[in-house]
Amino acid sequence: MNLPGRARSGRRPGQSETRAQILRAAREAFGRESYEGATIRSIALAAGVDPALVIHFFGSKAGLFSAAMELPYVPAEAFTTLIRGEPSELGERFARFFVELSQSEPARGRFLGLIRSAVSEAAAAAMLNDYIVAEVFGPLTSLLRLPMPELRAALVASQFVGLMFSREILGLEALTSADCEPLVALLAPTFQGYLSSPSATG
Amino acid sequence: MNLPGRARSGRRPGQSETRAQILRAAREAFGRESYEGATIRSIALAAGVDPALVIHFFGSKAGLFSAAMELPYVPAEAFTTLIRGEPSELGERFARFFVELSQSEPARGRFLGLIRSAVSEAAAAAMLNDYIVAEVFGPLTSLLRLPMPELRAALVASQFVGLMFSREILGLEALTSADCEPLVALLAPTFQGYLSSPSATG
DNA sequence: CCCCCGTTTCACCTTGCGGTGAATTCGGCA
DNA sequence: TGCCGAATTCACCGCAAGGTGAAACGGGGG
Repeated sequence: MNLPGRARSGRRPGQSETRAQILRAAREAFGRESYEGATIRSIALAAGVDPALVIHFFGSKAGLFSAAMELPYVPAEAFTTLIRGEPSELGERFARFFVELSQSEPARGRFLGLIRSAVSEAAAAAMLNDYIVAEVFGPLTSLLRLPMPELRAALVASQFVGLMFSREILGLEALTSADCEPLVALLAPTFQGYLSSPSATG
Repeated sequence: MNLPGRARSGRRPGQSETRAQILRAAREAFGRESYEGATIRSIALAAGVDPALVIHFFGSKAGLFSAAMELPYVPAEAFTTLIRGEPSELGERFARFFVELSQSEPARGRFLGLIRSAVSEAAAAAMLNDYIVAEVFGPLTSLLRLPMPELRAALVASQFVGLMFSREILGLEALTSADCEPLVALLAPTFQGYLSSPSATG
C-alpha cells in the first residue's frame, strides 16, 4: 500500500523502457543546448526520472553524452557510394545529401549535439574530428585522384558544418527559410569544385 | 606601512591600465573556451586581478562579454570595397580576405569568441547574426544584381564560419596545416559561385 | 513462497559559479 | 592640505551543478 504524501520509489511494473527514454531526452537536450547547458537534472526531468538514475545507467555526464551521440550517424558506405557514379553530378549528389542530412531527424540531432558540444568539450570535438577523418577523408582520399585530397575533404566538411551552424545555431533567416532546391543549386558547384577542380595552385 | 601577512588592497599607484588588461584576458579566454567555460574567476586570475574588480568595471559577465567582443571586428566598408573591382576575381578577393581575417589577430579572437559562445549564449548568437546581416548582407544585397542575394550572402558567411570552426575548434589537421595559397585557390571558386553564378534553379 | 538483484527514489555532499557590500588605499582637485 | 571619489581587495551569500550512498520496491527464478 502506498503511503500518502510520499512518492513511490523502487521498481516500476512492466518492461523497463526508461533507459531509451533517457537517451532520447539527452539527444534532444544536447542538440538544443550546449554540453554544459544541458544538465543531467533537466534531462532527467524531461525523461520523467530521478537524476540519480541517469548516473546509475551511464556513470557520468560524459558517459551519457557518448551513449547519446554514438556512431554511426550515417551509414559508413554513404560517402563511398556517393562518389561513384556520374562524375559531372558529383557536386549535386553531395549537396543534396548534405541538405537532406541536415534536416532528417536521427542525424540532424546528433550532428547538432556534436557541433554544439565541440566548442566546450574536447571529447566531442575529437569525436566529430575522428568521424570526419574516418568517414569523409577515407573514401575521398582513396577514391579521388587529385592533388591535396585531405584539404578538399576538409573543405567539404567545413561547408557542411558551417551550414548547420549558420542555420541551426546562428539562425540566419536566409537559411532557415530557404527552400531545398535553390540551396542545392547553389551548393552543388561548391562541392563539385572541391571534389573535381584541378586547382591551378599547389 | 604594509601589514605583514595581509595582501595590499585599495588603489594601486600609477596610471591604471587594468581595465584594458582585463579586456585582453577576456578576449583570450572567450576565444579559447566557451562562454560558460570562461569564468570570471579565471579571467581575473589571468589579468592578475580580483574577480570582484571585473564586476566592478563591467557590471556582469554578459557586460564583460559585450565589451570584449565589441564591434567593429572588421572595418565596415571592407565588404563594400571588396565587391567593387574586377568581377572575375571577386571570388579570389573574398577567399584571400577571409583566409587572412581568420589568421590576423584582433579579428580572429573576436570571431572565435563569438562562434564559441553562440552555441550557448543567445546574445552572442544574436550579435554574430546581426553583424553578418548588417555587414555582409547589406553590401551584398545592394550591390549584387542576382536572384536570392540573402541566400548567397548567407552561404558566403556559412563557409567562413565553417572554416573557422573546422580549423580552430575541431582542429581538422588538413586545415590547421594548410598553406595559404592552396586554400585560397580552392575557396575562390566557391565564393565566385555564390557571388556571381546565375544559379539555374529558383 | 521467498529471496535476490536490477530499478528507482531520496537525502545529501562538495564544488565552483556569478554576484554583493563593505572596507581599504590612493590620485587628484579645490 | 584635506577630502572626495575611483580603484582594488576581502569575506561572504545563494544557487545549481555533478555525483554518492543507502534505502525502497517489485519481477522472476529457485
